[in-house]
Amino acid sequence: MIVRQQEAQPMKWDELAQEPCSVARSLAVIGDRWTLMILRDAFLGVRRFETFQARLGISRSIVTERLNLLVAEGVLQRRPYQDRPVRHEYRLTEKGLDLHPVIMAIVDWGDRHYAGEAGPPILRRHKGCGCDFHAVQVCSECGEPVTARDVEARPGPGAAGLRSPT
Amino acid sequence: MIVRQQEAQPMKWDELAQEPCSVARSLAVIGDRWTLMILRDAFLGVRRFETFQARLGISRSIVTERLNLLVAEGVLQRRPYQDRPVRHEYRLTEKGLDLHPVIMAIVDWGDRHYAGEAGPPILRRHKGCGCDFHAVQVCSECGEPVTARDVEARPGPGAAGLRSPT
DNA sequence: AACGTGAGTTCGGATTTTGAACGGAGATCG
DNA sequence: CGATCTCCGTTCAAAATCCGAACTCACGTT
Repeated sequence: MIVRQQEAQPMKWDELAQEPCSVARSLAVIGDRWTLMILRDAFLGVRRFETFQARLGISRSIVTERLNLLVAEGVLQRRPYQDRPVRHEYRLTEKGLDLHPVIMAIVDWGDRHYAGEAGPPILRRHKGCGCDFHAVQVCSECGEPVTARDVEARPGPGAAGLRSPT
Repeated sequence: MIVRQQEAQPMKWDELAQEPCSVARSLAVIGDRWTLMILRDAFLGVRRFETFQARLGISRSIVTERLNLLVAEGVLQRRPYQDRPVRHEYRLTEKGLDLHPVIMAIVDWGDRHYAGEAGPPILRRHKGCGCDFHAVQVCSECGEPVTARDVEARPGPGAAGLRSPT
């Protein structure tokens, strides 16, 4: 793959990825200020460099860097959508699509706490049932909704060197 | 008059909060590199300045800044847990607890794509049913699991000035 | 008195981000 | 044919942020 990255970048993030914590490891990839915004747009169907850049209004170099990182991590796939002038588009891979719950959870929190009087800026319809909906998180085992208070965490098998929270 | 052609304004972080987008508005609060790590710890029961700082290993000033922001946004509540040397603790508010799905979605993605052979670093038990579980996102209306492909987005009531994705 | 602790604050240097300009390959216009 | 336009980047200096380390303060402990 060899995505020319500035490897001389001892970014704190490298260490994040080593942490025995799924949050840390995920954030090493998507925890950037703009990366989640890019993903938001990707889930809305944006595919082109120019569109990402124009919609976010950020520096082109940042867009380049973030897209490259996401491609390197297998979240986006870069592929030509035309030759002649060869142009590429950035599409979500399966791994990228798996991030949908993250975006939806963020959307839901924003809708709940920051939507103005008018209501949420975007409505989402579930094709399955045809209704406008919001995301609800449930337990994979019993199907009941899960809140923070319903959860008990403890070290798991991959917990080498995990620091106790207390 | 609908003239909303992006004047390519820089969109600083503070301006993010003004965007007609729940993702942007949420990220203006929690979209920072370390803020989500702080929240992760908060959900694991961390309450004290020193503990956050030690676990994250980041600059004290950053911890101060992030905690203050989260308090200002009503995600954390700062309150004394002793006088004499007056000491404070930071606790999740209801609004903060509402972020649980965000953390869980991130955990889930990390568990799925970055857990090593050993398995996830942390296991979570659902007190309701007693099982180890992972978070699943379902439609609030029909209760069926939702994936990215099942969703159709369109402008909602609070969509003033929303840029079309295309 | 000497030392330890929790919770910050300050400060100078290291990173990041940004705006603006530049490049290049093909397409389109006149 | 030359000029201009589009898309997708890259480069570079300046500005904004971030960071580590040291410092402060107000207690407690020995």
